[in-house]
Amino acid sequence: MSVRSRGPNMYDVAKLAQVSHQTVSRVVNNHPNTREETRKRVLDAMEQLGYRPNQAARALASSRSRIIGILVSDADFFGPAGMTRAIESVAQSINHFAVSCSIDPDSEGSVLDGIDHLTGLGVDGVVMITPRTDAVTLARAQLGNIPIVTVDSMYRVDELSVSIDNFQGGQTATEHLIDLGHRNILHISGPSSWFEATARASGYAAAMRTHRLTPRIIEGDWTPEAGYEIGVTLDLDAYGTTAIFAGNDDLALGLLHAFADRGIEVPADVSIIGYDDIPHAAYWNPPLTTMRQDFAELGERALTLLIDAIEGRKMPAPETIVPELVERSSTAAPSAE
Amino acid sequence: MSVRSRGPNMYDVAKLAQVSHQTVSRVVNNHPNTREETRKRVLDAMEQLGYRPNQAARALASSRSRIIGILVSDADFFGPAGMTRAIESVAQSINHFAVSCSIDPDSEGSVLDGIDHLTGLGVDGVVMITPRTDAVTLARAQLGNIPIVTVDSMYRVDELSVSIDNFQGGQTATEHLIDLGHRNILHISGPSSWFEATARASGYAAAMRTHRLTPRIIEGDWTPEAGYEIGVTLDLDAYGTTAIFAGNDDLALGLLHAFADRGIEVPADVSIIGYDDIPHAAYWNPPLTTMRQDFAELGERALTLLIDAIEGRKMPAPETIVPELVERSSTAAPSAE
DNA sequence: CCAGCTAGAGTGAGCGCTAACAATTTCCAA
DNA sequence: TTGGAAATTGTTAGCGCTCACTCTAGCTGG
Repeated sequence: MSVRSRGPNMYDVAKLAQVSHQTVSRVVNNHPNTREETRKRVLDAMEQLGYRPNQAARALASSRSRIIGILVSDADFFGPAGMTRAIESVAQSINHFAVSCSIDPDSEGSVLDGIDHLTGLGVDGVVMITPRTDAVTLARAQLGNIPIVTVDSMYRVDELSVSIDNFQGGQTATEHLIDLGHRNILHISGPSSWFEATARASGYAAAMRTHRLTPRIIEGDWTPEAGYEIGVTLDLDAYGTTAIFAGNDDLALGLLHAFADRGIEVPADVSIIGYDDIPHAAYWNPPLTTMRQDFAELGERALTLLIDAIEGRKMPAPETIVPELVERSSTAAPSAE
Repeated sequence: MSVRSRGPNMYDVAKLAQVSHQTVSRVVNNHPNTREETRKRVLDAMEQLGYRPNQAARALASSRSRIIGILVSDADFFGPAGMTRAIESVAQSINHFAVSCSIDPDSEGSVLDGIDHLTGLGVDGVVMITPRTDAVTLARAQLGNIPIVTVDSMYRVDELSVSIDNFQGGQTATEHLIDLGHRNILHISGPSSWFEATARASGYAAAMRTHRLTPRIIEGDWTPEAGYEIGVTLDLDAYGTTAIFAGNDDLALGLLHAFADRGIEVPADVSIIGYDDIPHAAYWNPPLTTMRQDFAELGERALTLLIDAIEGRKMPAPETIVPELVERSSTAAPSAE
């Protein structure tokens, strides 16, 4: 008989502490106006009984589940995965619960399923980690007045959005190369359907123009495959290219691989800088110079924003998060020709 | 005023369908003994009203939350991350919810916090993805009669465990090398505190002995750093080593890097096989031969087992999952000396 | 023709909590 | 003193659902 023995409830605690259940509720929820002595008595009783408030009852009575949903696409990628875990961890620390749900933003059905799943649970709010605006629009329509915070979009059409400043990141990466003395710098971007890709590319272009240099961009996708393909066929001499800014580390990896095949040396023949600082990047050959982003911070801000929205507060939108240059040996001054 | 307008409830549906709320409940839960016609009427009413059952009320009344917790350590690693997402996805497909929670199995406090978090939510069951037995023991003690399924442990101390056959995987990897003609094969294992590491090592040793070869093992940890350190100092000539079986792809990456530094060519001078088939492995230099594991299948089986346990069924423990060899160019026949 | 079934549907009592309000106590100024 | 505001605690009524019942009608067989 696995009768899940129901644990002690509020009334048990109340009886032991000689107060009403409501007082117990007040203590549990940190309401003001409880005498310190009573409070202590209740706390002791809770401890003694090993009382755990029942979330279901709480949710039912208050229509607040304390559960927030995370809709994440491309959960295999470094960025989304990192953000997801950051949010989960922050949620735990503020006594909320996170349920994450992978979606394919290209499939409307998949997005709807995910939203259905989350609303079925009764989430209080949703964090969306996806580059696709249409998925966000769809979600917003479906979710009614359940607040959404989007993450990592540069298009702040609404205040509820937290982003990493990919423009700035692209600029910093490019300037690093320029500072080293490079003039002919190529950018291999992610797919232009991604916010991040276009933002980084714009940052790159801006930095180039500031220094009166001509930006040149090849669009790839985020995969090492794409980097490899491009790297294999790329004619560095055509524009005297001495440095490449890859839209992410995976692209950079593909390039590295292709150049190794072709006997092109990095950084002697060409410098490469990536973006993301995925865990392996330090162990490639050569170790990759790249841009690091603080996902923990991102998660924290996203959740703060969301909770504020849920509770009806409206905080000023926090600033964007600026990525940081991690210098390794895949970039160097161009060799004198 | 963002008064979360409560949606329609069972009574609304009941009224519209001209039945009692209990009949609606029966339809929602697929209970038998409802006339087809009534059933349809209720379904229509639900559709018309856009009725969504309230999980909190359900959980409160039935003391079943339909939420399962995932306690996962080393969530940054490829394996655990893959399993976690597989479980989340399966949970969604069977109308359950998954809440994952990262823990540090070395810290008792962290494990307790995680368990606290999950029990606080009222999870019906827990999947633990961690190599540490003591963490599992701790969890089992804390969780009382909430069922736990452990994943990826070879120590099936209880029936509720699903595992990838790391022993078999180690054996297959080693045999691939032997088949290619290697005789002096070194194994660089993961930390011996991990089930997976020792299981793979045992598989390796068994394969070696079967072929009357002498196993030699160096213990590392799972990181590229460790692989690099070992690779830098390793004296291949000492035992005439022509092939290395790395405990995972990260170790293999470190080795690759170290050998590149030393001018040792792979696979010409030494063959290397990894384990995991992380997404990048195909794009390293050279592309890594490695062992792939089916996490989706693993997640599915783990959840099936857990649900059975929750519902008091006892199914026969499903077989282990056998990893599959992915052959790329980091392994080749030994060059004739 | 009626006892005895059974499929199908209904009734009422909670599950454990919060929210609104009511009641009581405390404390201080008039 | 004493009135009354402020602080503290208690009371009551659900939240939306499931569970354990009861009730009804139709159908069987003796």
